[in-house]
Amino acid sequence: MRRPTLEDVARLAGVSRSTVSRVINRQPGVAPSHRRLVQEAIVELGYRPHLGARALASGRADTVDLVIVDDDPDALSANPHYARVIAGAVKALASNDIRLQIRLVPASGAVGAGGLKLGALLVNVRPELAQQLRRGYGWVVSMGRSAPRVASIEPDNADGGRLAVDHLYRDGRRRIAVIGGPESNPCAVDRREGGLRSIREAGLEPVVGQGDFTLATAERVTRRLIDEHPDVDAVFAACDMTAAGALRALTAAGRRVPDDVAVVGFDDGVIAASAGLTSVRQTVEENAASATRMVLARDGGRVFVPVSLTVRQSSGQHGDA
Amino acid sequence: MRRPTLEDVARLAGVSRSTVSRVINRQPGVAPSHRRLVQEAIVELGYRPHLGARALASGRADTVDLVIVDDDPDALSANPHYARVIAGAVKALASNDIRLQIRLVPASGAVGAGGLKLGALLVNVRPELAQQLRRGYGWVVSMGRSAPRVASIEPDNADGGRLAVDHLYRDGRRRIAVIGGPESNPCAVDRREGGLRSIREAGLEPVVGQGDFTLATAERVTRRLIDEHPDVDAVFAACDMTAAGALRALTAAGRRVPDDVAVVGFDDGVIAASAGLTSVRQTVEENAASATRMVLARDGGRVFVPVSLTVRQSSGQHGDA
DNA sequence: CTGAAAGCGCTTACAG
DNA sequence: CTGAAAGCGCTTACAG
Repeated sequence: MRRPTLEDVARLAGVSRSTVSRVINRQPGVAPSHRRLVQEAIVELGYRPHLGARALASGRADTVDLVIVDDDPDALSANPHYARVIAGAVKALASNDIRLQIRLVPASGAVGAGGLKLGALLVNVRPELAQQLRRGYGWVVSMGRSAPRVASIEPDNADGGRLAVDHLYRDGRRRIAVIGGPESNPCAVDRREGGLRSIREAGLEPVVGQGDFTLATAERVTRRLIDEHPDVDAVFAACDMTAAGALRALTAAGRRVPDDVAVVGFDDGVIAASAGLTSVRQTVEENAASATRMVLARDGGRVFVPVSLTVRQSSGQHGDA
Repeated sequence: MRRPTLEDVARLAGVSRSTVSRVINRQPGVAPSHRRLVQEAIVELGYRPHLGARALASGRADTVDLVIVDDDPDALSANPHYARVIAGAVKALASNDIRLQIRLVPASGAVGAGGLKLGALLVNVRPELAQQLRRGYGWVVSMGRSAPRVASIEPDNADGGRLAVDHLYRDGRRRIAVIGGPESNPCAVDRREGGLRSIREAGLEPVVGQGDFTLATAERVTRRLIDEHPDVDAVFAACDMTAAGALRALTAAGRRVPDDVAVVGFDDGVIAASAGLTSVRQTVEENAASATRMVLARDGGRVFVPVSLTVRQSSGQHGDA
């Protein structure tokens, strides 16, 4: 019942361990007859290489870290964005015999590599820490803008802001409120600025609120905004969770969505889908998969990914559901 | 710049590798003076053990698998339930130098252990496959009911159904619709049956719809239900996603929630929170953490976890937000 | 094209 | 309490 080893395969096939190793690793220079013998032995024994041993012997790492900086210990389940990153990374790694190690660390916490790593994916990591991790890991790719010399892949957040506002404008909205995210988050800032620029270019005066990506704050801010500016007829929120909070505040205040006020979020994740929320779509899963491949290939540079708009019931003509 | 090894520590501390190993693994029988020397050397070099090498040498595995059976390749991001399981497992493993390997496999796919594993957490795994994996992995714990001899941890789904219906009944609802989940999912069946029993015990006649945990189906089924039974004044859905679909169908049909129709979901995850949905709360993160610890401790048995009710705007007195 | 041998970074009886 | 030695399952020059 012992797990078969490469040695067992070699014995059964009647060749040396070196030869088996070459076949497994698809290296050239093995006689076809031997190659076949080895393959048959592998199947017969149900052999699967021991990844840890391989990593140890080759000196090559077998793990990519996913470093997520968040102070909420439940962030992994509370924030659907992280699940999308995990999904993309898992998909990119699935066929590669490479493992993903998820590390959720608080903003104040230290991050040690702890084991030989191929590199790391960074989410929500501030520039200084990103620089530091780049040294520690050898190679990192940041999801979203980061430090100058750190590779990154990021959605075109500013353009997303523009898409959202243009959509609202074409829908006839003329008093558009923008609820931003944390000031420390470059993505959030770009989204807000992109939206604000479009509003001003249309000759309108924006209403601005400061959010923090949480539902509770979004509700509170929205309540205040429509209180101070009862003529607001549209809200562009920096993320879906913020948009969901706005939605709740609006309906609680008796405003009909989208008749009285239209709402557009950002992410187009599971929250937008379930709430019928128009949202700027960013391809988080695909971006995470790309970032993972960049780590494996040790690709650098800064990749920009276009975004699009998914229109649902929270905006547009009434009843176009 | 080479990563320091145990050998480096031994040399710096002036002791043998054995002694260093004993200190690292907190084994007794090391002279305090030596222990201190080793600890200082560890700090000075910034030494961290190579987990793969340790696993190889000790014969002990360093990985727990999370096997999720789902045909949707995007399930990890589309279904918030999985994120909660991952969150709980990651949390339980964080301090243990043990890694989590996520394996998303289609219902038809094969699952090979592939490496030395401590065991596996099973999600959505049918009894036959669970039995088989139990052998392959040595130890598995299923999230949700499974085969007779497979350890499991499951929320009290039937009681959740009862809680939901009793809440609706106390709220004055007398025409309660139940939308179930996939017939193949024991959790979904238990929830539905728990709800139906309560409805019948109250002397009411239930309205029943068949869902499949997806938004689109929930919308379609709800549309049909209120069409055929216009007097429906409450919906109990087998999961939050289903409840979200019901919510959309109801408002699209001009019903006010909760004034005309109350809605209760199941899970109390991020969708319920963002949609203001009353929902039966199951502690998925905690359950997953417990299941993970059961794998590590090789605990068996079937653990039942109580559920509770989180009341939000989709039920109860109008305007109690 | 092939295999014997050394070695990756650890742990663990074993002898002292 | 301590260390020398064997070994975990692999890979990789190296010599043939």
